[in-house]
Amino acid sequence: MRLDAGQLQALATLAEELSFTRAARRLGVAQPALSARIRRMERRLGQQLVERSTRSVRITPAGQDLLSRAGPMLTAAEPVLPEGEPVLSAAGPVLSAAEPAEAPRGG
Amino acid sequence: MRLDAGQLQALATLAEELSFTRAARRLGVAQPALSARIRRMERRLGQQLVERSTRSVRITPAGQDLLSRAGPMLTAAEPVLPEGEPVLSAAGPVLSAAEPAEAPRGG
DNA sequence: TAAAAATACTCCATAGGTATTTTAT
DNA sequence: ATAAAATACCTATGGAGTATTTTTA
Repeated sequence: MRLDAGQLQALATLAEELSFTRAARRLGVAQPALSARIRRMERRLGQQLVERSTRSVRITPAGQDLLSRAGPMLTAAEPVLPEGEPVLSAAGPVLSAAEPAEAPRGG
Repeated sequence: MRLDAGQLQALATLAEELSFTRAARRLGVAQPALSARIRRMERRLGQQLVERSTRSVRITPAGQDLLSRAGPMLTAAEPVLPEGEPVLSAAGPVLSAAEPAEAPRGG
């Protein structure tokens, strides 16, 4: 797909926490999953979004720029989801519409 | 992922065209690809979003409801993408940030 | 019968998990 | 040594393609 709100949300959360471990926990995914997401996003954009060492995480200017453009979208995304659901999370129903039935999920 | 702007865009385009063939053409994907997208979205939501026969396509109330909530998000998504790029399209760079390098894509 | 959606494959990327390794303090 | 990110490996799903079949006006 072209535009993935979940990826932007991942970057936004990482920017808030400045820690892959904490951001992953907050997003409800494992740390390597978040690492991989960010790496894929960087590869697809051909740009580094985050500078990391094992002891520090910093959002690059390109990352900041992307986040500033993405912010309004993430805000607007919220009413599309069930009450209180985060844009990105590992399990649970996807999107929202009246009564979602079973929600199969990736493993 | 949880929320896919591309899927919402697919539904929105289908709602405008009321034809999988035309909507797919407009989105730059093959007709079966669009069909599959919509089907997956319906399966994940556990709700029918579109009533189709080979001769007519109609968006269900659940589909309309979803679209009405998704509209603002799709509008807000536009500044995240390169100038004039649709939210969903088969090829080309993903997201946007300064100078995307090579853009590998699904096949 | 003709046009449109669905189906049936195939291929590759995304995405998540656990276990482990590397790295920097 | 320890804490944090990266890597390696696995599996499942998403998403696109072409070719074909089903459906119905």
